[in-house]
Amino acid sequence: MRFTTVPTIKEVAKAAKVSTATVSRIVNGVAFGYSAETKAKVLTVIDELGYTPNTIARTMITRKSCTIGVLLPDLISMFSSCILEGVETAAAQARRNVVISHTESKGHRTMDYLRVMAEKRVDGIIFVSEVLRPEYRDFVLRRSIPLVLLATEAPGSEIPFVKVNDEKAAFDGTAFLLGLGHKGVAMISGSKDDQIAGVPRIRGYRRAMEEKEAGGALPPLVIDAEGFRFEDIVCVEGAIDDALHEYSAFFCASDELAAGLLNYALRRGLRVPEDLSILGFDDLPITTMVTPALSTVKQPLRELGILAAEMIVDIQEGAPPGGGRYLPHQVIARESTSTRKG
Amino acid sequence: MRFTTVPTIKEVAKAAKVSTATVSRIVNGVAFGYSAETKAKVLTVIDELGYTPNTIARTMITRKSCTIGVLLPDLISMFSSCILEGVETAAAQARRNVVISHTESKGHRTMDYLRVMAEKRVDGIIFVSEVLRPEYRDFVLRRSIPLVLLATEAPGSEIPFVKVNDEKAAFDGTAFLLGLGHKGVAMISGSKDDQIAGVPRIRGYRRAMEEKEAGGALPPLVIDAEGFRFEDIVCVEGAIDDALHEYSAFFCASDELAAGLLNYALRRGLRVPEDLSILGFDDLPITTMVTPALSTVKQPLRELGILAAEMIVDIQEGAPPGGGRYLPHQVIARESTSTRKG
DNA sequence: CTGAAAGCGCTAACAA
DNA sequence: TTGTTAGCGCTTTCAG
Repeated sequence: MRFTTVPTIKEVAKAAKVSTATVSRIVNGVAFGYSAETKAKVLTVIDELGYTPNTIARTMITRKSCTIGVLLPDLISMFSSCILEGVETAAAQARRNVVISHTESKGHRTMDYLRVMAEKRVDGIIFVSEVLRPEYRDFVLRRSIPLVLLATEAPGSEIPFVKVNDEKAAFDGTAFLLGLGHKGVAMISGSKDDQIAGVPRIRGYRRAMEEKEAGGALPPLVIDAEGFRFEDIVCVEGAIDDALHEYSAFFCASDELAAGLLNYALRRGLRVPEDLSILGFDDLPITTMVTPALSTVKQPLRELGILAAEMIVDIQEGAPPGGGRYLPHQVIARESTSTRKG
Repeated sequence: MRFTTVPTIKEVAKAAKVSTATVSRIVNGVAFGYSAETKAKVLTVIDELGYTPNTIARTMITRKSCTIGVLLPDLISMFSSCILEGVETAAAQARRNVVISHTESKGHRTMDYLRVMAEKRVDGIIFVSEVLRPEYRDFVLRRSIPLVLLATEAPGSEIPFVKVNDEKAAFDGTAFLLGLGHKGVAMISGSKDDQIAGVPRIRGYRRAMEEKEAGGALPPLVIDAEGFRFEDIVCVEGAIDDALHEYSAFFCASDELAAGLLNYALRRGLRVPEDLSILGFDDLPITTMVTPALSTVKQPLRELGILAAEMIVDIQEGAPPGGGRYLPHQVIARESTSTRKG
């Protein structure tokens, strides 16, 4: 039962004494073009030979690779995992595969990866959480590869995207903290210059703060951690200490940052939420793994992934462009936030 | 500059007034077979036309898809992320792509995914953390697809694997706790029946405990959480409470379980490590995100991923089988463990 | 140095 | 219901 060479459709055809066309029809589930007994025979032969169709050859003809390419900034964060899980789930549902690439660092290799995806003739590309530079856009568009942006967008273009409304989400998160009675709500931003998860969230935060300033709220205070990771908190510990004199609530641009802040506060002997309230962003699994559990502004990452994959499939199957989709965010109050006492 | 149809090598050849063979040589970096000026001209045309070689067509001939398939039990855990990151990194280094599948639930779809990988003619398959059933093994072997097992093994077969020595790692972890002066070290196992991360670790734990039993250590106590996830702790909280009367240290079969235990202990008002010591397994990022930071038995997941990918490439390039590789584990003492007082 | 030609394994008209 | 045939885009002998 061991084969030195993988059987081809030709060998199946010969063994079953039919033509390759017939085998092809049966393998591909074409409803007609063969009798019941022919089908039975071919199926038997396929089983005996252990024949597996060569998708590569099929792709050449149909021009469908049944593969979705995903470009992620990293693979190791829970943020990426959640999205990827959603994408893979929806892709599997639609009988597609997922090939991944992570662009690490300054996206120097992004163009390379796009090229590879194009060469592999993927059915579509999901571009996650990175700025879509004109060169990327042109490259993909000129090859008319379906493209969906996830947790990012390209204002002024027609490229479909799926994301939450970051500005509104940040506004709501800040308003939630303000509503708890905190006069001083500081923001720990991921990166002031980040056009995706930085700028819009800071804007939403500022807008909420300014609205309440007349009501006695402290002025906005943005502490730039220059990153969204847990470790990035250490660079701004000094600024946090300063802020702590007046500000009693911190809105972090990511859950990892919030976890970092919680960790720092606990080490300093502060109590959360008694001494300070912490609100994160994303709703990653980590929020419930730390003690106290982190309140956060939820971004439905898995759903975003699912939707993006479905959009790729739809576009490929000729659906109308559709445009962008904003999915709802949600403020989730857990244990790291409480009303300001006194 | 917009193309309705993707240019082929033929069009490049025509535009450059050379044959497709020449274009092919240049594109593939064959050292000879064309003059410098021919090359320059072809390169110009390629650039103008925006030609991208069709990897699919190339794969048909070379029989190399330059793609590595990875089968993971899930995509959303840090365990999987770390491995995947390693695999993708090494794959990119070797100019390979990675296609992923997650077998969720009871591996009902594992066979389907293997089939898809075979149909896609992947260069090799990395099979992660799941039992390799005979049917899987036969399917892959009969098609002579390079296969590497990661964090699992198939005793009695020649299939290469990369993993740590689970039994020894558990033995060392337990010995570490015992060495801290704890008389009672309980184990929270992921699953008693899990042949990969369950049985061997329990065996290592028991061996270490039995060795010290003469020295006054309490008898082994295995609490089966029936899973390795954070949430799985809730099912055994009662058993933990019971154990707490006598046992002062807990060795968890995963970091998530350890984080779950830490969370539970903190909620119960217990102090860690003063009231109980907790040791995890894996060394996931979460260990340093919780407070106190979790001590753990490190499994070099990223390196495991890198090595597995490299092995696939080596095998494909005709390297000798090589057999399995055990990578070293390491007990990392952080803040959740301390010497037993009194 | 260069090109013609023969496929890789499969699908999809088109005949029969 | 079947089979024949012409490619998909590319690589790779083999001639020239």
